[in-house]
Amino acid sequence: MPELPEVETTVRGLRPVLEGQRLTAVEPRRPDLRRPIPPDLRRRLTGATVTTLSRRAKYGLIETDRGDTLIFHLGMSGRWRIDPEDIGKHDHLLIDTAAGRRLALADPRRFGSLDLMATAAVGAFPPFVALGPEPLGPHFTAAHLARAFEGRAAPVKPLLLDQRIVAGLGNIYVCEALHMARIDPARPAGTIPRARLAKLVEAVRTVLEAAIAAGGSTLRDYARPDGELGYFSKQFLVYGREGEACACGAPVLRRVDGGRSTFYCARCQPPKRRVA
DNA sequence: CCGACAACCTGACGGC
DNA sequence: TGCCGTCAGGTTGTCG
Repeated sequence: MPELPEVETTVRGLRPVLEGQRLTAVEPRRPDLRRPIPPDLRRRLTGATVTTLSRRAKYGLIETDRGDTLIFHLGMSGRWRIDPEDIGKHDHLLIDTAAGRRLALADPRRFGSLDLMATAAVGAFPPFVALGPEPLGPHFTAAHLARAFEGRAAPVKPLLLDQRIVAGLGNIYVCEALHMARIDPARPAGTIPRARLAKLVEAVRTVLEAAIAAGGSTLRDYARPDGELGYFSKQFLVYGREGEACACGAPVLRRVDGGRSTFYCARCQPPKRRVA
């Protein structure tokens, strides 16, 4: 599930369980996910009190009163379970709070990560150093995209997945936003006029906000033992809908580039021809 | 600098 | 029922 809206939803779901809580037990259950879990994680977090939860790009940040910040990434299959009834083989980190709540970080594919940074040094966390602006923040603008795309012949779609250009977009929401902005995913990024980039910025914001809102509405389900996430997949206009009808009636197409599926509508997102 | 591609790892699903 | 191939929301490194 995890693109920006899912991480945002996760952080919001964790907040009431963790914020202001002293951590009575913090137990990694294996030494590594995508990379090693810091060996001193248990020692530095046990007994600390959580002060703040936040999100940067697709990372969640859990800050404590001891000056440390736990940074988690959910990879492809990660998710936090609240008060799980049992512990499975994919629960790689357990956290108990003074209020008697328990969190389990499950991640079957283990593409996620856990890191611990001094809060004052979070800006130097390597994955954060080159990160682009937050798509929901004030610095994600048509001017920013114009600068980032200038002279680039590469298709716009993979550039939107580049976290250095904009931080937090993944395959689903890039497909959705390009459809909403009526831009051909294969269009050379540098050829998109400024006005169209403004539409794209707006589309990205609209799609992400709608997804967060839908995620928020399923937050109640979050703590449910079965934990099944219906989420907002029903709202997708093109993603995962190959062969179905687009809202315009034309079929949704799928193409693979760079190993990632691209879903789009050739009628709503027509290729630009050089000559009219 | 750029783009294509593999690798990391497990589970779900469709076809036979 | 079961085996096999294919695919999956991300990131990172290599190769040409």
